[in-house]
Amino acid sequence: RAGTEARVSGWVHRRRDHGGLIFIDLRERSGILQLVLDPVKAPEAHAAAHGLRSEDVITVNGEIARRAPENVNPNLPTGEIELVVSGLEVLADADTPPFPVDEAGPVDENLRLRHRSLDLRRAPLQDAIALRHRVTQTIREILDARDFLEIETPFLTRSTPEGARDFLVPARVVGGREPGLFYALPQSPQLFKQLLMIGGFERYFQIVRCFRDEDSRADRMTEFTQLDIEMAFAEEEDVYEVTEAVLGTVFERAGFGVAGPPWPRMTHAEAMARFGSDRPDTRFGLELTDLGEALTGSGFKVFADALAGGGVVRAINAGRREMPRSELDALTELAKRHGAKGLVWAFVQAGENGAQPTWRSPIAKFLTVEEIAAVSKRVDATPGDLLLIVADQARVAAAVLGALRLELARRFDLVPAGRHDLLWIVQFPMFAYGADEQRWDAEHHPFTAPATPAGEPAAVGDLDDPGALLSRSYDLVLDGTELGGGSIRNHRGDVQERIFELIGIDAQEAQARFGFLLDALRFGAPPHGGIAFGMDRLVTLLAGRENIRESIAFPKATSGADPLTGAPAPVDAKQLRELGLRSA
RNA sequence: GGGGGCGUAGCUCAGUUGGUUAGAGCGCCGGCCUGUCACGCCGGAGGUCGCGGGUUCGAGUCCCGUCGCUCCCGCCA
Repeated sequence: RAGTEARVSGWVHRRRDHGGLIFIDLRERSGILQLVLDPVKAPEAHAAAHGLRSEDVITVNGEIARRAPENVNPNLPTGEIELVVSGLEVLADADTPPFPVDEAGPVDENLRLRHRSLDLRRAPLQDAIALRHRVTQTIREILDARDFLEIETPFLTRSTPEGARDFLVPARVVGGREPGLFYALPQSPQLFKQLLMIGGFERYFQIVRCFRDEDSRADRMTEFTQLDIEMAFAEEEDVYEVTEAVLGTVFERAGFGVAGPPWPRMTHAEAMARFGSDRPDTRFGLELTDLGEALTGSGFKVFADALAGGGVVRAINAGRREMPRSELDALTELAKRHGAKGLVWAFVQAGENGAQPTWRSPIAKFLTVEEIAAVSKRVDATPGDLLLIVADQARVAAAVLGALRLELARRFDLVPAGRHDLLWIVQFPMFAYGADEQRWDAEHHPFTAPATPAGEPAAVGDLDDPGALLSRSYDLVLDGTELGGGSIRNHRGDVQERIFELIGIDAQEAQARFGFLLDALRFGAPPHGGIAFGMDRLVTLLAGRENIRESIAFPKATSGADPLTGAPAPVDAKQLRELGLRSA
């Protein structure tokens, strides 16, 4: 449009006042345009521009001019043109911003939340929010083309079986009901989408807010958005196929460098054994090795006791690492934080004259030459390698070594730049025997369908051996982060009753909490299954950000800085009275 | 509930072994400047070193307490 007249409006991003010429970088959502004000050509506009400050809102008209070749700015998408201003109107003055809007540097989050409208103007959030929109549009497009219906479900509802604490909303005294009744905000639309399947909608999705009253982290919030999908007459392969179609397109359009579908699959057992995690980061090695075989009958008490007690001894070969004692101590601390009683380290040394390798390690003197040789062989050790060994219950050893593995990757920068790995984790255990409560508990939610070790749908009789059962559930893992997960649901009432019994929900409680679903299962429930994804986490990853709050327009503050977007506030006495409550 | 880190100018941070009047960059205010684009040059303002107590001749610095922020464990997929 060079050579044409235009009118543009926006915020003053930067002003470069030469006394004569004044340059303004005008910013609005689509980008930045340079305005030129000439004191001779447009004296009034020039005078007004002299008084402009950052974030003032203006509208200008003038001619779009092609810049002379020596004035082109190759770093700006609009760098070949500028607007020669003939008229300028100030629409709003701005106070000096409390933090820079025109650059992306770090600023205290509470300050940003307090002045959220300013923070939203900054490029990183503008980009992330726009990206988020494009992701949701892509999801809707792909699912619509596959005949899915987007259906809303209630927020003021009853407790859903996801295992986190519910957010509670006191119900006002109405219709003669006694005070002290509460709604729970949904932790997921799980039960409702199952009802939709039984209700004949067959293919449903929703981009839906969920609520879990647990402490937030960098990658999780109390209030978050899920992409929730459910399909009737579906088995695992159907869910994988739809997921790969939707997310494959999302990744492709976002220019995210991950291989297209189909994505590889790994069993839960393999993930735990090799990576010590059910959401393994497979972008680097340092895999776990089981040492049980090499240490059978060991005279070292720590190892012997662990193995005798049904536990394991596992190791990571961290490769050739120089590591001072202080850093080894730090790793030991990390191990203890994850539940280990201690961490064994050993530096492998070449044996003299081709003899067996030896270890420089506090425990070397407790092991036989044969044991050291056997362990070294199992972890494929060469001289200079650092071995990290944990002896504990399998669950703890996995957690500890899994965490150590990630720490070593951080410390030694082991993740190849730009690499992304996406994989399915499948065949989770159906039940785990509780560590604190001595009973079986569902690993996924209790409406997940169990499968026999052979992979067949489990019948009632199979639940007599809960520890052997697999669940028909699956997670999608990207770079060590769980993007989402789901399951094929159990649709048999008799199996469901047995599951409740196993996990300590008696018939009365089951009826009270999930009666409407149990009833529905009696009236012709189709096999069905689905999956849910954390949208916030997905967008955060696509945007290349670390913290989930960097991709949300109005994140929950982690503290009380901002009454609008974050902290809870007291209600007044009248409201409390109507709720039948008193202030604590 | 527990552990680590942090708190110094509007913002981001430095501040050595406890030692004179607490610094830098950016921003802000004033002046100069007709091709800049992180404009440049000159000048200036701006501080309860989170708060309280203690040790000391002397505390931003050391100790105790407290408040706030943040990351992590627990918890939660």
